[in-house]
Amino acid sequence: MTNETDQPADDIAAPTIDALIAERRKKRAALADAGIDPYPSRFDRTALAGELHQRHEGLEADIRTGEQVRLAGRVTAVRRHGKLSFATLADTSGSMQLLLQVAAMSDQAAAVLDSLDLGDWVGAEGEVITSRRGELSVDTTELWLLSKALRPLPDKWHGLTETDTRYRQREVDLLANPDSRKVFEIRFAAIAAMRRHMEAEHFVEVETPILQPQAGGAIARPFFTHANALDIDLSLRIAPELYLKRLVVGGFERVFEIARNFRNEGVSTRHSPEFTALEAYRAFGDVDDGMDLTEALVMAAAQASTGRTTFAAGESEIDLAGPWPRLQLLDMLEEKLGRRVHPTDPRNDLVAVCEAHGVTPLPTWGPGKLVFELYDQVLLPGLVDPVFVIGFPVEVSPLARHTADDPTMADRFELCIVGREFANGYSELNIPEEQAERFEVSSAAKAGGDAEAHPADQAFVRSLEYGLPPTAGIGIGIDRLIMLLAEVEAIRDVILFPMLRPEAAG
RNA sequence: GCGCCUCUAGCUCAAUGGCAGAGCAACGGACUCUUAAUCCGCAGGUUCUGGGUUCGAAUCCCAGGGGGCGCACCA
Repeated sequence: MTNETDQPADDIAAPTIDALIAERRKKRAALADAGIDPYPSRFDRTALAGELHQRHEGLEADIRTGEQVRLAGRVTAVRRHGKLSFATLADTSGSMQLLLQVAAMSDQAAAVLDSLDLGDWVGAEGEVITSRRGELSVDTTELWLLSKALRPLPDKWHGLTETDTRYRQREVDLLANPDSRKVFEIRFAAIAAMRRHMEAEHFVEVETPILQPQAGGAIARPFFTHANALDIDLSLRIAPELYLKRLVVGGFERVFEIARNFRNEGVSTRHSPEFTALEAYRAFGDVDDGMDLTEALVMAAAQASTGRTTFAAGESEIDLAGPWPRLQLLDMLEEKLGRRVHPTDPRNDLVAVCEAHGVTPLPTWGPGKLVFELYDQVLLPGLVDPVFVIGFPVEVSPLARHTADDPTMADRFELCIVGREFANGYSELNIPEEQAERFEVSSAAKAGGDAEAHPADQAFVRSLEYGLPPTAGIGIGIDRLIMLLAEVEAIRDVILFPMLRPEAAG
């Protein structure tokens, strides 16, 4: 990889990028010729930039601490002043200025400095000092090249703005745009906090199949693939729900999965074909326990990742501080619509209400679906502050337990913030015959051409026949939660490598 | 899928029918306290691709490609 058979520069066909890369190869070769390994196998670091800043906060200008450190990171800026230079070294914790006086450095370090380019990984050794201007620095005596950046970095001031490139070459986005890095730090911290919370609540983290004979647990168009060994077609999971409940049947009373789900549907600012959901199931709980858990998880995520409870979302300022109101859907609809609706109302009446509020009903929609669409299209967009909406029609909740005194409504909640659904949960339906019957109805509808119907899953019904205890289940849309916490508008900004068309060849 | 917008140097952007330019990065030089360092010099182009209109196209038209936004479906 490092053999340096450098052609003369004028040999290189026009495009500038090739010339820039050739220039950097040449520098790498010069170091190698001087006996310096441009790709050392390891480096012993003794300090992090962020930790040094913390430890030496408030130090006066022009101080020598006597502390010797070895730092490693990427060079993000160099300011050369003849025999004195300054460089900025960025590591995982932050950045640190290197003060580089040729007179104080070894010959090898001077050679490395001489060939240094923005983007190079280096290791530096020296004394922690403050510069005359008071900036904490490392008065460098030794400097090692750890890996050469052959390609030039984006503009140091403007960074990388082209969205296409930011998504396709996320690594460049991350190293050039601190804001982008920050978004993902929030993501990682939030997910880690939710894991910790689940562990503290004695949930076990499990993994269920992504490749499934039949995608269930939600209503969505799946991706398909094929297993050669078994010669069968498989779907990619659209939700882990059915498998997780089977684990509760099996005696794992508290399970959760941070599940990548795949839905072969539209791509938009708020929809990605692959997205992450946290699903959790807790035996002996009901929908109220599900809301408690959801609220605790979201708060834990917000606290750990940002330390705040208020977030800007579009034009609104959202305060996540709980407890969040828990309101009945049918009551909220009554207030919004000026009349009470219910899945037992005559279908024509519900159709009329829909049309009066700009909702265009489809012929396949039953009364429950009509009520749900009133929620989704009329009520939900206006729900800005966090609110648990409780009680959804059974017709659109095929896996939820029906309400004790109303067989057409289910003990189900949705968490709504800034007009979007963030979480969903319910008391799980655990009566096998009722589940089988619901599947029968929906799979008949599916066979009749209704794409929005849950397929029957006999293995799941059979598992219910072994006994699913009363169980609370929740699902939280992680990507959307991160969008809220990181205050970004596009789901692609919170997914490291979002799905894109392949780059055109050549 | 439909509509609108967008694509120019490695990066960020100008040039709106008349010589394709600037800043940063690079390259050569000066510089021992800078921090978007400064100064002098030099170089860098398939203007996304293909076709068309025109004396002349980055610019106007057509087709294609990538991306973004909006709508629809969905979470």
